[in-house]
Amino acid sequence: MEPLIILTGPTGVGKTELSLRLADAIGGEIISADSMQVYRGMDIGTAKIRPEEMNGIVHYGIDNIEPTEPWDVTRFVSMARDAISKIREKGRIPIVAGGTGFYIQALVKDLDFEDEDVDEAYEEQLQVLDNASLHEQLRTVDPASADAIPPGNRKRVMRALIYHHAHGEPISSQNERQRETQSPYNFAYFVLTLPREVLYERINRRVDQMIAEGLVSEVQALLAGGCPRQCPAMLAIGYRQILPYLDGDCSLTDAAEQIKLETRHFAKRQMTWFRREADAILLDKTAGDDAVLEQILKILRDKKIV
RNA sequence: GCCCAGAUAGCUCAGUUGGUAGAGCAGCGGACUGAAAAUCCGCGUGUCACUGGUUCGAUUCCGGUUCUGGGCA
Repeated sequence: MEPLIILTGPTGVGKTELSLRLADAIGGEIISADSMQVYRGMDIGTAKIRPEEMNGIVHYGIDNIEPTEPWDVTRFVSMARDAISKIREKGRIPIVAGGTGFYIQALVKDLDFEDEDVDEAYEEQLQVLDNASLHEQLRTVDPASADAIPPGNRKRVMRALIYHHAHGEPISSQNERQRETQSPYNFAYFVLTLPREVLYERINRRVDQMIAEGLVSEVQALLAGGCPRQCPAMLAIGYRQILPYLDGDCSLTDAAEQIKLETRHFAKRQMTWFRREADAILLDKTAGDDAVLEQILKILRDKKIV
């Protein structure tokens, strides 16, 4: 089985730094599992690694597309699979580093995403309906999903409907099937953690630093570059909170506070996700990077990944 | 010093025609299979400022006290 290392954790724990040290220690290359760092021009707000900080370690999944272009799990998975085979051809070890749990899951569990034809007419038809009608409709074609997804979660209700429309079977059956699939990788799934207060303190500091480094002009540049306000990239934390400031609706301090707040919420959501992952190995970074790296290397040796 | 308005959850406030109270935000927990830094779900006991009085019963009505706004001196 192909070796694969996952290094993740909530935003602000210090994944980037440790991933560089790990790559250096084992001869690895890094695949970014970050839904926002793929976008060019989004550097400060995504805390993206700078080329000069990479220490010659090859990175994949960073700056792949423009903020106006679409990106999603399926694209991530094919990019990552591609990168993995390139890395293996070189005899090196792939390290997936980043905080997007959904992407990591799709890659590690080898979720299968068949091509799907988009039926725009059908989607437009759904847009018009209210949440209750959408949910009712879901119940008729896919009761299991209707039970699992609250009517208020319009986005997921719609996706379930669209899936059924495109594939002729409930998405819940497909999920059921995929839940059984075995990972094709000999992998180790590391989740870095820090006590909440420490993490929040780091987040607060990092946001202030982003502002100082010019987050506002980065947002302005994206807007000037033709990135619409509703595009996924502009929905990113740190970006959309700057918009009201640019409109004169709040002070820069207020915007910064809002970014800190939403980053904290995000970190919490990430931890909820990672805690649920059965194979996750939680590593408290309080012990220090040296100690954590030691632990990681030992586990990798035990699992015969290195 | 006088007049007026407030004082209720960590914050902003609603409310109880007298039967000990509830929203939003925060906080905490959770879900997640093609936008995922997205999207959504669940969790509400707090000396109702203090103190007397009326009352079977007061956070609610009345008096006083303290504090905070605003106005007048």
